[in-house]
Amino acid sequence: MATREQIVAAADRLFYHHGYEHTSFADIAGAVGLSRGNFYYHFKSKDAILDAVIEARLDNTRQMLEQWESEAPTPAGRVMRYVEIVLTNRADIQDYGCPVGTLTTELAKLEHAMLGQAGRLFTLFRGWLREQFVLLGQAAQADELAMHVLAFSQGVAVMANAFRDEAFIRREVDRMREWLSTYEK
Amino acid sequence: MATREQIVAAADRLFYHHGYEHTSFADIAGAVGLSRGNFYYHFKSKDAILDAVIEARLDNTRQMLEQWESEAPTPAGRVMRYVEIVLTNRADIQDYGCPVGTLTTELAKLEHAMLGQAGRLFTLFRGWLREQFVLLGQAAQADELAMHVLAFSQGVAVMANAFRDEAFIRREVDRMREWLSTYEK
DNA sequence: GTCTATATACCGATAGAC
DNA sequence: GTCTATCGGTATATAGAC
Repeated sequence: MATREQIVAAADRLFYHHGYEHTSFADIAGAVGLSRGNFYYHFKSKDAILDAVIEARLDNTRQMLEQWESEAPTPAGRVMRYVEIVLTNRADIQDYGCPVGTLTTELAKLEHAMLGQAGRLFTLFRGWLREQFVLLGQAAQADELAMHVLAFSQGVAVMANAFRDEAFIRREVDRMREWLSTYEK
Repeated sequence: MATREQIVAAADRLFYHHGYEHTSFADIAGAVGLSRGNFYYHFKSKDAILDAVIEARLDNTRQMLEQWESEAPTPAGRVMRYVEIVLTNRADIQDYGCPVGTLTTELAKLEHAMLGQAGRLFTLFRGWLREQFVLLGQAAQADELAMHVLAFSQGVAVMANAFRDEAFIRREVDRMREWLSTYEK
């Protein structure tokens, strides 16, 4: 793998696990096995790395959504794929929360210029979920339902991180499955 | 107001607005009008200030819960008081998220020793909500319902912070009001 | 493309005068 | 109880050898 890609992958993981501000160039360099100095050949600032990390996450998310569309035949099944992320990624979420939600929360507090870029991650999921609800015949309220599903995932992620309670996550997913079944064709 | 209390009040606000790690001693000292050096007469470390901030938040929360109990006659009305925080504190939540959720999220990523202390804030709300559901005759699942209400507030807070959409908040509060009415005696 | 060495600034924390 | 001065550490970022 190219050095630049290794840097982005390491920064992605460290930003998620320890936060953007708390992660230093030395941390990323150490994870990749590079010296600090050589860093600026690949990225001219810490903001530039964050930008690359967000773009990489957008690409990975687009791929994941495409995969869900090919794997889950019905719109309701696709929405459930999203809902079940909190179980699929349970271990990471309990330790570090939602990668999208926690990044957005942190950048908002830092009044960081890249906050808008990070918001595109939420918007990507929002638009995809909205499409699924349109396909479910809920065009009039598709965006509102998409926002509700997003809020669900964020609420569960924050609580799972705070209390590390797997049974809670399973109950909330079951609750969402039941709620979603009322919209199923 | 005593200098110590001024420090705690300033640190409380700055930790909420800009995060714990991003807030420096110089920031707090500047807000209070003190020199950095004099700081250590009142608090021997930054952790000690965080501890005092958490204790102050616990005290304020207990007072708020007592007030809700005196103002709202029914358990369902009290739970709705909690649910409606996202509207009552809408402006702050859109700018900075939930003070409890965002602090817990940040301390988890920092692997900070005070994470357990911050968790007491969530536990305080959780126990109080559980009591209300017991009074509603839902003793068997009171804790699960309490956790659901907490997850609601955290989900709405993260989304409100990310999208700054007041209509979304109002819709979600209405949704919770309807859900809660099914448990009302 | 990778390295060492370094510049500059800020961090939490301390010492000591008043 | 408040101040100034300062320590040691680390941060982002740069310069220049190889």
